Amino acid sequence: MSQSKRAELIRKALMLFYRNGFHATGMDLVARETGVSKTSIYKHFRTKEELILAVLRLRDENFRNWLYRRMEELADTPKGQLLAMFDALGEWFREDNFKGCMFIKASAEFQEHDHAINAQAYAHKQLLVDHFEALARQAGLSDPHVSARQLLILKEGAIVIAAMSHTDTSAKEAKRIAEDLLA
Amino acid sequence: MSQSKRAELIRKALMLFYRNGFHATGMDLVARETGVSKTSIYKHFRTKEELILAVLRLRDENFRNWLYRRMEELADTPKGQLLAMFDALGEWFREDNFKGCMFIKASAEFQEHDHAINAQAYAHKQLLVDHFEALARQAGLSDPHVSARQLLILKEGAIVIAAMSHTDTSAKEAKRIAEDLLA
DNA sequence: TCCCTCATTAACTGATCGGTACATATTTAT
DNA sequence: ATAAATATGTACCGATCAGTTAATGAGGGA
Repeated sequence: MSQSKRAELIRKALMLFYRNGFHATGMDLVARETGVSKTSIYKHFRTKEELILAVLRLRDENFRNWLYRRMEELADTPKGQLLAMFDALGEWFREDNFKGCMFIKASAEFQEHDHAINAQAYAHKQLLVDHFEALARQAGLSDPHVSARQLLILKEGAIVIAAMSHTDTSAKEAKRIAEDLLA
Repeated sequence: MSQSKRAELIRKALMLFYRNGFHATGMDLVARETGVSKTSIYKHFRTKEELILAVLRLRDENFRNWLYRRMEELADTPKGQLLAMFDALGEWFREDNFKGCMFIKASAEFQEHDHAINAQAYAHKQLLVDHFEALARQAGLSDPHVSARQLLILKEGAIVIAAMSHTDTSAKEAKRIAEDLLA
């Protein structure tokens, strides 16, 4: 299987898992929708879990690239970028295929304490916190680490409410809190 | 089936679904663990979805009762109670069997736009917001509705992070934000 | 005692689960 | 050109999925 074929398999599997959930998406469906037979899939991923982990790696890359870039496009100061994150989230919430945070959902479906999928989901959040913390430090905030973790709480809360309510208002509400936090 | 038998069935099913997830928990396992045969279960619940909805009703009742009572025990002013919510959440996070918010997980597994389970999960959050809003109004806040929704965002964010990180620090971090909000 | 009713159950349905054995292309090396 | 190696698809594995069928059980009224 070529590198591009493999990448497309992961990309299509991502859409299926994101839309339908992990347990609810069978490997037969993955094979049918990707046009790659199950045997071939299992040649490159020993288990469904390994495929999910590969999907989460792609999602982490795509999502953080998109978010960081959008934050930079919307503002040119560190503090402005942290606030602009909530505008970017609002754009995401308004997308037709918005279905919440893939990592929250992965963690919810595989929450055994030491599960690799749970660990990888949390690793994604830690990378986000690291980015926020760097920006908070550049912005001259007194406690960049705490501020970063607080921004993460606001972000996750806004996403959860947006996914359940099918509205984007939580983005603005969270932004107002962040404005106080960073003032 | 007696009323108490039915209540115990729902109670045991709740634990199974909370621990293992909804799709991952089969009806055979529910029958085995509750000691009630599948046929009897399906006599009282036409589908698995109906059982899940009954479970969520029980969870809504239990969780809100517990949270509201704990908030009242920990503080005697409206504002104090809203802040005490985060102390109560911290207690919850430290429980051995803490596995995140059942409604977030239900919504994540059944997120089709108009799904009854999703709707019921969101209804639970709306009941929480209503309670927060009443307290915010009693506390004399200028915009009780927005404050209530912001507190919900903090609560959900703290829960998601606690579930993924297996720590309780998000409770304190969220509380510090709430203290600014309600100041 | 007999019959009726209703709750309960074991055993089963076809479909799907994650994963595999094996036979058949297709590619690569010589 | 040919043989070895790799990639792929079909057809299947036992287990489990949500849900049902047909038989059994106990309890109550006459």
